[in-house]
Amino acid sequence: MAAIRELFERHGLRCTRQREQIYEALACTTSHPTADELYQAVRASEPGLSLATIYNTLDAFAECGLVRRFSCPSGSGPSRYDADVTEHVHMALRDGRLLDLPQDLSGQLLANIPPSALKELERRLGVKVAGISIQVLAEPIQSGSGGAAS
Amino acid sequence: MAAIRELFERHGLRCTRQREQIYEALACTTSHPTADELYQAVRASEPGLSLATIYNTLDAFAECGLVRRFSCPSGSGPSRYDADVTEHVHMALRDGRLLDLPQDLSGQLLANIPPSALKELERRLGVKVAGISIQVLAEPIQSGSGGAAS
DNA sequence: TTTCCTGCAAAAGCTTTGCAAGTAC
DNA sequence: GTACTTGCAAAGCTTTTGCAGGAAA
Repeated sequence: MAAIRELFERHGLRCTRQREQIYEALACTTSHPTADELYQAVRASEPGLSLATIYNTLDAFAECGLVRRFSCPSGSGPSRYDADVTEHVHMALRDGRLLDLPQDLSGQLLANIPPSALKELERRLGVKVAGISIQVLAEPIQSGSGGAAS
Repeated sequence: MAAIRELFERHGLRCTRQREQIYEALACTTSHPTADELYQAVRASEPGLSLATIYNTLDAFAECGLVRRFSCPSGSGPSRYDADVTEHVHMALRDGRLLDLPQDLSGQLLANIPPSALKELERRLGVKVAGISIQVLAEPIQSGSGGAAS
C-alpha cells in the first residue's frame, strides 16, 4: 500500500485512489489483462470509475515505465498490459492465451543474445538499443494427437 | 507476375487483379505499411478498390502464411503488414518507425537462441514451438547530443 | 455452374478528447 | 492556490460484417 505510494512518487505520478487500485489489479495478476478487463476488475471496488480513466492511467503508467503495453502477436485486438517490467519473454498460444515464460527459461533466452551483435547494430544503424523483446509463438499439444502435418 | 499467380495457387488462393496488386504493393516496399497505406497505394492503379477488400485480402494472406501481420510494439495503433515471411528481426524506433534488421544481424540474433531452451520449454509447458519473434527497441542518436541522462 | 471475391455501407470495437468538477500537492 | 485527475459523453479511428453483383476455377 505505502509501497505503491512510494512507487508512484518515484515515477513522478500523483497518487489517487483510482490509480492505486488499477495498479494493484494489474500487479496481482499474470494474465496480461486488457483495459476493459481491468475496468471490470476495478469497478467492483470502485463503482464510479470510468473507462477513460483506465486508459488515461495506463497511458501515464506506460509513459513513465511503470507498466508495459503490447498487443497480441496476431496484431489486431485490444492492447494488453503487464506490471512486470523486468525483461522477460512472452509466449503466445494459438488459442489466444498469452503467458509469461518461467524465469529460468526467459533468462536463458535473453542471456544468449550476443552483445556483440547489438553493438554492431548500434554502430551500423546509428541508434541506441533501449530494449529487446522476444516472443515465442506456440500451440498446445492435444492429448492423443500424434502431431503430424507440415 | 506469373510468379504471383503461382504463389497464390500454391497457397490455395484465388487469383484476382486486386489481390495481385495488393500483394505486389506489399512485396515491393520495406516500410511495413498499414492497411490504409496499402489502400492509398493500390488505389492509384485500381480506383474502384475498397478498404474492406484490403482487409479481407490481408486477412486471407495472413491466414495462409503469405504475409505477416503485427503491430507496433507500443501496442495501440493500426496493424502493419510484411510480405517477408522469413524469420527476421524487427527494430522499432522510438519515433514510430519500424525497420527490418540487416540480414546478417537478424541471423546472428536468431542463431543464438539455444535449441535446448526451446526443447525444455516444450517439455515443461506441453506445447510445440511454432515460431520466435524478436524485436529490438531503439532510439536514434541525435547528431550533436552527448547522450547523457537515464 | 459453383464457389469465392468484391464493393458498398453500416456496425462494432477500441481508444482518445473536451470540459466541468474534484483532488493531490 | 495551482496544477493535475476524474468522470461523462461524444467523437475518432480501425476493423468486421451482410448482402448483391461479378469473376475465377
